[in-house]
Amino acid sequence: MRRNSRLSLALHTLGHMAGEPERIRTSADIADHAGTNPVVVRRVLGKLRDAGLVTSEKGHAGGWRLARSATGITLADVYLALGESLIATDAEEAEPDCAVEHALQQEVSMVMQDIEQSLIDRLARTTVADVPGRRERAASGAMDNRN
Amino acid sequence: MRRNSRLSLALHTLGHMAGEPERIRTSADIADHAGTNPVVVRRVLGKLRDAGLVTSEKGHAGGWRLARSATGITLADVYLALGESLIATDAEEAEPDCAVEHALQQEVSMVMQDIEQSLIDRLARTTVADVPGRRERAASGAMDNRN
DNA sequence: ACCAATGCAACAGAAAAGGTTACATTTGAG
DNA sequence: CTCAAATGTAACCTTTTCTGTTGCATTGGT
Repeated sequence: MRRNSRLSLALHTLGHMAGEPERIRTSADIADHAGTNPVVVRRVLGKLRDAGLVTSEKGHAGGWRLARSATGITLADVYLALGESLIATDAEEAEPDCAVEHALQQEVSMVMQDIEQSLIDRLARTTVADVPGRRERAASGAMDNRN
Repeated sequence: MRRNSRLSLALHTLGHMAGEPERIRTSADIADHAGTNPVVVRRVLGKLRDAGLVTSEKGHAGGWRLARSATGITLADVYLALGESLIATDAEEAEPDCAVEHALQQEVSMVMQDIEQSLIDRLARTTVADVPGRRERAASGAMDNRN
């Protein structure tokens, strides 16, 4: 697959599911459509399940489906479920000698976390139901972002 | 270094430069403060130079400095200069058999590009001058010089 | 009982990124 | 003029990260 494949795969799959919420899909089916491997699908969807976005059923007629309405799942839910952290840096590693240096690192860190939070806020304004063709925005007056 | 190191390194360095705009810094100095390698610094700052954010001078007393006021450099400038693409996917690779599948891929792609654009818009609201302690926003009026 | 699904661990392979070395080029300083 | 100090780049190694894959235990409907 390509860059940002986890998020892409998740959105792709959830988009499919939003189209036919009743249908139970196996990881093999999904992998087929997404052009990847069933285990990869289970890995990604497993995180979504842990976050309560989808449910999985073992056994013979098992498979995956949405845990709730597509309009109730925002892209922020997906992003956070996958544990993505595109902007924010991890905790410090090397303690800088200089105090000024340390302060600057803190500043950079804070700015990046600030940006990441803005990203999450933006993601929260689009739901899975908005992905497959229908172009309504999520809830409340969260219209238009691009100032 | 750690995750998102290029953006982190760029912000760190520009933050330093914003503090003492007159001072010319060598890649060795910068690498020292950032805990990395001079060549890595030159790689990253080279992209910023190509984008016109910093200038570099060869030769004996050479080094790097801001190309314009720190208030005139937004994080979006930095992000784009580095060629980062955190959200958006690359162009398609495998043409899906099904037309519905193709349409969905397009949809997912469009949504992700939409998100990325929102991210860039957000980044454009913070300048390098906001990084090292001063917490003003870029605000409309802050656009001074572009020499 | 059987078969088809998830769950999970382990490993291989590719790809991306940082780090490092080497060297050509440029340029100010003595 | 010569030398030292800096950038500019290419090449390579190593580490890390991620996907893909195999294998197997477990679960649960038919």
